[in-house]
Amino acid sequence: MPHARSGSDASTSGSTSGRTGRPRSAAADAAILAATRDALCDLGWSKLTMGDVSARAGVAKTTLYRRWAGKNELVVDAVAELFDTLELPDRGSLEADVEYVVLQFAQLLARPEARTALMAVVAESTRDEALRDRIRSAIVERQKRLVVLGRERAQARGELPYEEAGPLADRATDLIFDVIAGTVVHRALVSAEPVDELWVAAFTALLMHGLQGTAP
Amino acid sequence: MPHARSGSDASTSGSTSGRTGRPRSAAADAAILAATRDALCDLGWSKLTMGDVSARAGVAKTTLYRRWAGKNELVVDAVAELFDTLELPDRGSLEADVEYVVLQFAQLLARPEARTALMAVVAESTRDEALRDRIRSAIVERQKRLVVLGRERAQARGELPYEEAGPLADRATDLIFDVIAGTVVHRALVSAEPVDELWVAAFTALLMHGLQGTAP
Amino acid sequence: MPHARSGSDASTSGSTSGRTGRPRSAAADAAILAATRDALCDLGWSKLTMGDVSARAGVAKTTLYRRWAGKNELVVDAVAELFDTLELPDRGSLEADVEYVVLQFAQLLARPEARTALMAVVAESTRDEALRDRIRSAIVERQKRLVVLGRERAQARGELPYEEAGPLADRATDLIFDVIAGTVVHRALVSAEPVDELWVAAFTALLMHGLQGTAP
Amino acid sequence: MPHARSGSDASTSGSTSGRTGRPRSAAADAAILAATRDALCDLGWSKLTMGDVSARAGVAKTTLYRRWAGKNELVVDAVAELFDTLELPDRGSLEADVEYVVLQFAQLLARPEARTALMAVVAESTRDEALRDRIRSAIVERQKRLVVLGRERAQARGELPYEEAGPLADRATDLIFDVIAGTVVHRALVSAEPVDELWVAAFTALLMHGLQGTAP
DNA sequence: CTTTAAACGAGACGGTACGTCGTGTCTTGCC
DNA sequence: GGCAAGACACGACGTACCGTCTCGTTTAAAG
Repeated sequence: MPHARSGSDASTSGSTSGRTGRPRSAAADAAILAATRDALCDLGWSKLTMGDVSARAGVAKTTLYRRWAGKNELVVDAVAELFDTLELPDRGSLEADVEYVVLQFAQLLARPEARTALMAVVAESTRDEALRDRIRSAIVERQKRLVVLGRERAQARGELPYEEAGPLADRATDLIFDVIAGTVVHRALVSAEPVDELWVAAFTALLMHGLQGTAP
Repeated sequence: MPHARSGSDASTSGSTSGRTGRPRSAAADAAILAATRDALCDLGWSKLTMGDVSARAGVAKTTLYRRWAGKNELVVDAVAELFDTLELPDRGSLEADVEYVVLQFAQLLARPEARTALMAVVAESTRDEALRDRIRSAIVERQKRLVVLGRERAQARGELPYEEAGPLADRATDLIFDVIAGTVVHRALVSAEPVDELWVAAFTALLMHGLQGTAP
Repeated sequence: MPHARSGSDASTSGSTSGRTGRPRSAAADAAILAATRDALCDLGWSKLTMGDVSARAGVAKTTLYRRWAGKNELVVDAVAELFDTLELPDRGSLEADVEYVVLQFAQLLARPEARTALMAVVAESTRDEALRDRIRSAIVERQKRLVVLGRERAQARGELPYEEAGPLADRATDLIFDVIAGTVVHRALVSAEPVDELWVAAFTALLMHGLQGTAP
Repeated sequence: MPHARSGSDASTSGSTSGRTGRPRSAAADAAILAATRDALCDLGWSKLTMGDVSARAGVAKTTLYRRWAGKNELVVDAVAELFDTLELPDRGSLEADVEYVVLQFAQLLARPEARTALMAVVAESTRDEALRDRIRSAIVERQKRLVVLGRERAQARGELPYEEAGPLADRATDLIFDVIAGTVVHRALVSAEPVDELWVAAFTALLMHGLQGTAP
């Protein structure tokens, strides 16, 4: 079973895990992921090398390859950890919640390791189905929780109509997620303009009321 | 003057261009960009090599490097040509125009050479200011024309209020562009879900009326 | 006391050997040496690996390293066993004895495990004194017995003059051994020509009578 | 045409050699072979690495591999140059000529680069026919000239009977070459004893008169 | 019998070298 | 001067072995 990441796979393989032989170092995993983020900051995606990561982590190259199939997989796991720090406290209104999550996401994208890595792995994933799945399960699907949470609160507040859980509600969740995440990413990385409060307010207003929202 | 692109830069084409010696082959430029797109389709961004492009174009590697500084610049120019084919005929209403442009953009992103190249060069641009500028001038700013055109038509139809040209209007254009382009890219490449008519309709509705658009 | 070969070194076997704990498997030694010869046949010296030997012998790598310091030592012991099968029956005359021993030695060098291993360990021994000693004691000195035996018989037959045992006789033995072993090795491995009866006869004649032997 | 050594192959491919492209650096060849000998002295065969040679020669690893298929071929060419320095001036008698050539050959084998490399490549050649041929053509056959020259002189002096040139004479040459080269190599590298004047005299005497030479 | 301590299998580990590939530059000789 | 061809220095790749280590298990002799 090569490349079986210990962390993300809940590798609770039965009871006694793997039977014989020296067990894999748990510390190495953490060191490697941290070293990967460090290297991303210093070098960016394209100049990051497996050899450099292994050196920073104080680990042999083979140890990297025993756990990850390559740079892509490694970097996905390294940045996925960043995304898990996102939170959505109740700000009192749908509008405030949206503004908060947009800002938080923008701050994440301001980190150099996230900026450089995110688009790169997405680019790679266009030709690698396994990688695409890994990104979806490690990052995308996990962060939809923020949208779901926000909608539930808004519904509880009466700001949005109730909708039965089901494929319809899922489709709405997906759409909102694509709009928010996509727009912020585009603003931050493609347009390369700052995500400041003014812009966030304008974007939130558009989200709330649409293009015609201020029309008579 | 190294790396002065012949095509997009009006560059040395003026009257007598460069003084002496053999002039650069104009045919080579087109062949190289076409070969680049071919190679992107076959290999994807990360496996595309300058050597391979030169071989496909029937051109020496030195000829490539005489015209482009590297893979990044070459690919930006190669995909920029694709974007210039986008159009926005008058579909009769703002809603219809939005749906049309979203679909057209999605079709562009369905092409493998665009899928794989677009995110990759954006990723590279996070650490390369010159590349970022090149992307903006060659792709982003050029396509904002579609948003500007759509807004003007909608204003003429009375669907949107007039706004004086100025930084305020520009900011609105930028926002709308980020929302549309970002959302479609995210749907197509990150979520990796189809951009079909159902989804386009839902996205357009959201754009028109906002999250609360269907609320009582 | 690591790397204390059990077999050839009479080592610590005296009375109680090592005190307590599980004793080393005697079967493993034989299995390892046989596996080494097998691997030499299949792969040759340079592609033989410790891991491969351990797998063939059904033994863990640590078990190898507990007994031999490395590939060199292991292979010397493995081929030394081959050399111990050489014999010298009395063929009736010095000439016949010489022919017999030359043929026997050539047949040994026809075995792939001996061909590939012998020169290799000698090559290694040029930079490793301990290895050189191991080769001498395990192979070279042991086989001088054949020369000594042949000389004694020839002296008994009156074919060669008696010589008192001593450094002078040893020097003669060494010289004859170098001439016979060296020449056969060179013919078989360097010149890579067959050691057939014709050649053996010519070599023996040269040995018996010298270059001028047939001269008037 | 990969790995086509410039030097040894009389690569006089037609008239204009290879047509287009940058020609291979002639200086690189010499630098590489010298670096190889240096490295052999410092490290010995088994610790010599292609990377180290390339570094010493101030040359890229790819440049090595463009010219030689691997370590074996490279080292054969490097030591072959050493052998070409052997000479055989007329010492006045067959006996003196033999002593001279033996001493010269022994001095060559005293050089660390020759000691360590010679046996190693022979060992490798037992499983690589192409390498065996390379050794024969680059080293063995070239040095038989010494034997041929010595015999011709001895025949002119009347020390040896004339023999028509032909397969019979060739066989005699081969035998003498195997005896001299094999014996000296065995003395120097396997027995690891000094090749001093005393030993050379004894060996020459044996060669001249045979085992029974001193017998009544 | 236990106890005890080493041998044992498995396999992860830090290293080093491998031979290949891509980059961007250079050196040829022909246009 | 442009251009095709291809050699070049450089540096990363992913793999293979090395020899060591750390587990848990086995095994014979000592107590």
